[in-house]
Parts: sequence; C-alpha cells; structure tokens
Amino acid sequence: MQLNLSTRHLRAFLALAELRSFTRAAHRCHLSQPAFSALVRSLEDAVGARLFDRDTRNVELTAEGRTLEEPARRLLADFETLAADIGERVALRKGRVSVAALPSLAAGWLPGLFAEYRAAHPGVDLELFDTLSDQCLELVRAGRADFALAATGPDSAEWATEVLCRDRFHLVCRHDHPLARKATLRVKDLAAHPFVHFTRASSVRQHLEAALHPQQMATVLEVEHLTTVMGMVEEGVGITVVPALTLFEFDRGSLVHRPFRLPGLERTIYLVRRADRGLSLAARSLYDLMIQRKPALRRA
Amino acid sequence: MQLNLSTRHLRAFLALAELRSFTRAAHRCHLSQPAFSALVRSLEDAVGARLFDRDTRNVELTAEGRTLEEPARRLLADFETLAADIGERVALRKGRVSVAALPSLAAGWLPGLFAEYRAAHPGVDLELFDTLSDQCLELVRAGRADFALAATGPDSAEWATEVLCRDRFHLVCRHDHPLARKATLRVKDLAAHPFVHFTRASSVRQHLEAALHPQQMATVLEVEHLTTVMGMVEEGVGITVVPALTLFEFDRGSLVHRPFRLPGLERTIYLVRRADRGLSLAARSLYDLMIQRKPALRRA
DNA sequence: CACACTTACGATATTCGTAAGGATT
DNA sequence: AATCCTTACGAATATCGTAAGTGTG
Repeated sequence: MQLNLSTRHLRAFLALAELRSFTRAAHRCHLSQPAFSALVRSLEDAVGARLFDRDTRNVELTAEGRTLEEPARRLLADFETLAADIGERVALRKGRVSVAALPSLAAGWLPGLFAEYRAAHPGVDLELFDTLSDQCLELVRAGRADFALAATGPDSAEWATEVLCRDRFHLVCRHDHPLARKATLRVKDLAAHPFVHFTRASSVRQHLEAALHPQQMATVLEVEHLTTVMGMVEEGVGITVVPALTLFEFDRGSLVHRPFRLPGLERTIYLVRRADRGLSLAARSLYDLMIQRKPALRRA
Repeated sequence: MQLNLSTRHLRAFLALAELRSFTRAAHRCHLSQPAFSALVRSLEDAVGARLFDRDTRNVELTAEGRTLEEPARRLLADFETLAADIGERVALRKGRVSVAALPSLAAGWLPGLFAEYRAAHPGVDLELFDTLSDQCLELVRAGRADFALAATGPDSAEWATEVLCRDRFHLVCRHDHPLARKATLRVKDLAAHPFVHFTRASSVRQHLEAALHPQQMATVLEVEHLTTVMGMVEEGVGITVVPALTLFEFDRGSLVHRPFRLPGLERTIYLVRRADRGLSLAARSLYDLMIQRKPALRRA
C-alpha cells in the first residue's frame, strides 16, 4: 500500500500551518470549512499521524507537523516550479527548436522567418545547422535537430516528409552577357558558355545535373559556397544556374537572372522529420510557421 | 486556477515513461488498463500538454514529457523520503525526546528507564537536562524540553501536570550513629545532631524545610551535589534527610537510612508539560513509559 | 486476427456544501 | 451569545472495472 498525496493536501497543510485557522485556511483553498477539515483529516490519516493540535480556540502544528512543514514547503515549491516550466513550454515562452537546413535556404529564406518566429516567441531558443542534405538528415536521425529543410524527400518509413515548396532554376549571368537578352532560353544554350558549378556534394549540383542530363556543361570551376559562385559570375568567369531561393545573392545591378520554362528544371524543398517521434510544441510551431510562410516563388 | 496533481499521477507518468506500455504500467500501478489510460490523460489535461506519443504499437515520451521526466522522478523520490521519514517517526524508529529532570531523579531512577526506552526505540534520540526545578520548567516553557520531572506542581493554566509518584523522606546517618538504632524516629530527634543540608535552591531543601517547620536543624554545611552530601555523612560530618529516590546514593555498608512515619514528610514528583501543545509521539511514548514504570517506593 | 490503446457505461467511492452539533470563551 | 472545529447527510463528481470499439501490423 503506497500513499497517495496530492498538491491539494500540501496546500491545505501549509495554509493551515500558516494561518492556524481552519476557517481562513479553507477560504484560501477555496473550500468550505468542513470540506477543508476533511481534507486535513485525510492527510493525517494518510501519513498516520496527527499533524495539528486543535481545540475550539487554537490550531497549532504538532511536533510531527513541524518536521513536515519545511519539506512540504519545498516540495510544493518544486511542484509549482515544474508546473510553471511546462506551462511556459506550452505557451511557447520557453523551449528550443533545432533546424537543419541546406545552406541555400539557411541564408536566404530562413533569416526572415527566424526573425518573425523570434519576435513572436522570444523565449524559445533557436538553433540552425546550415549544412548539406545528407548531414541534415543525419542530424535529424540523431535527434540533434527537430526537423530538416532538405531538397531530397527520403522515401522511407523512417521519415515523415512534407513538401514546403518547389524551387525553379534560373540562369544567372552578367548584364552584358549574350544570354542576358536572348529571346527564348533553352537548356542547350548553356553548353556554349563557361559554367560555374557547385561542388558535386551539393544538392543544387545534383538536381541540376539530373535535370539537364544528358546535356554537358562547359565547366570552368566547381566551388562550394554560394557567395563564391556569385563573385565568379559577377567577374565574368562564367555563368551559372541556381534555384530561385538563392537569387537574393544575385540581386545586384551587374547581374541578370532568368527562369527556364522547362518544368523539369526545378527542385522540391521538403520538411523532413522522424516518423517515430512527434515534434515538440516549439518545433511544431516553427514547422507550422514555415508551412504558412512558404517561400514566394519569384517570377522575375 | 491551480493544478492538482497527486503522487499517483507521478507514479503513473514514471511507470509509463519507463515501461512504454499502458498495459504493463497499469499493472504496476494496480489499475485496470482503461483506468490507467484515463489517469494519464487527466495528467496531460492538467499540465496542458501531451506527454506521450502513442499509437497502437508504440508509446514514447514527447519532448515535453522528456523535460518532465527527471524532475518528476526527483519529486516523487522526495515525496517518498518525506513519507518514509514521518512513517519512521510514527513507528518510533526516529525522533527526539528531551526531558528536564531534577538531579535527584536524573541520577537514580532515570538511567534504568532511559536504558529500557533506548532498547525499545534505538532510533529515538534522548536528551536529558539534569537541573534544578525552576530551570526545568524554564526549559519546558522555552520548548527546549518536551516535559519535566519536577517536585513542584505549578498550578497554572500554562502547565499540564500529572503525579508520577510520592517520595518519602528518609534519615541518613552512619551505621554507628545514635539515631541508627533509635526505636521510633521523630522529627525533633534531628535537632540534636549536626545536619548536612542541600543548598537552599534545591527542591529537596525547600520541601524539607516546609515539612519540618518550625523545627530548626543544626546545620553544619550546605552543599549542592548529592554525592557531596553522601561523602560528608559517610565521614561523620553530620546526618541528613533525603527523599527515597536518592537513596541509591547512600546504599553502602557504612550508612543507614530509615523512613519517617510522618505523612507530611514527603514530596510529590510531577510530570509537567506545556498545556498549550501536545507531546510528540516519541515524547508521549517516553512519558507513558514513565507513568507505567513509576518509581517503586522503598520501604527499608 | 491479434495486440494495444480508447471509448462507453454502470457501479462504487470520494468530495462537496449545507445544516446541525459540541465545546470553549 | 459568539466563535470555531466536527459530524451528518444528500448531491455532485471522480474513479473504477468490464465490455465493446478502433486502428495497426
């Protein structure tokens, strides 16, 4: 037989110990006085000892009651701290979300979204891993990230995926480049010009090659970072093709970007999470905000 | 609105977190599975968050549940420590009793009684103040002693008193003293012989003077400690009169002690406690043992 | 279809508030 | 007489277990 005590028992005990009056303590506990009396008695029965000496005039803790007073106070405080903690998590005033995202998304679209989320829930810690697709999934699998923004939709029971948006590829070249003003843009037009590629590990490169296959590019360079691609193109080293979500990097007067008509020339951005565990409230709220604020697809 | 949680909620939560099965956790909590299910739901409703992700195959903590797990474990452990503590006090395996007693009782009668009590309840700490009557009462008034053994029965609403025993006065003299063999012993016989008194502060002295009044003694010495009185009498410095409960000190071949017939020549030993607060369980049990083992009145 | 959680539901236990009782000042 | 805790008691609520329902492998 294990005893069952509730926070109401603790509150009643402490109220009575402090106020030394059943009537007033009952009122503090929002109970009628007889109900309060019964509650105290049930507590005394549960612990097997009389905790208060009472006659019609005075109420006072017994020796056993006094030994209980301080521990009970701490216990209730701990309880309430815990309740407050989870309450703050429910109210999204506290918590932590960790997102793994491709660099192309991390730099362009996410900052604005994170800013909005942070303004709404300043108490929630945000963590962002900007890394390549495989590593993103690995972080989610290991539980270090709540979910990932990735360009691959891994089709396994391990994952729960949802489409965030489709991201069309654009040609980027200098303003004075021949392709900048060509009437209709075709894939085979690319072959004639020096091309700045992403490294083969990047999802942009992989998507691009798959979409353009078997068309070959005139690769002059393979680089890792988006900024480097931009610099190269701006200096006329070559042209490139990038997804719309990275175009923020190329928004400068010396450059031009133009979408392709070809429907296959796009990638899909997925929200990916583990199928076997739900999202925390904080993670869910950020996830939902992402769905709600889907990246606008640029036409220009 | 303040939430009400019970130890059963905690136990259910922890059992389910550990066993990851409603069926098995319900069994551990001695509940039917649907009742257990309802209990978990009521916990989730109370904290306002889903704590377990469950489908028909798997049960697992949510992120919020995980944040709750360790604190809940500590909280329940604290609860049970506290319950165990008070249980041990109720069972008298733990506790503390403090007694204030006159030196005459502290040295003679109490040691055997304390030994008996200690053997029965080795976990209970015993404290003994052996001091004069006024100081005994002061210790009880201040709450530093649970009750006192005193020769004065203070007749005030402040005190609750109970008679422990009556203690008759005996003449003590050397074996070779004239009074050692006198056929009938009268008070006035005392006046002719040098008398060793206790100090005026002692209750023995006060009782004796009150009882013998207006008879005057031939005082040769006033000393504080019982042992000193014994030494003086043994060396033939004088005779003395002491209560029966101190006779243990005079049980040696060279000395004789003889009771007086006079009924007034006795003192009453009281158990004295504060009227406004009860005794702790440990104190009550020692108190009751004292009543039960009242000092045997010596006839010899 | 077997297993595991949820829902339905009637029975039982607990807890509530009002009203009466008893003790003390 | 007034105050304060306890007891009595019918009503509302909570909790229980059995049995049926539901979804998943």
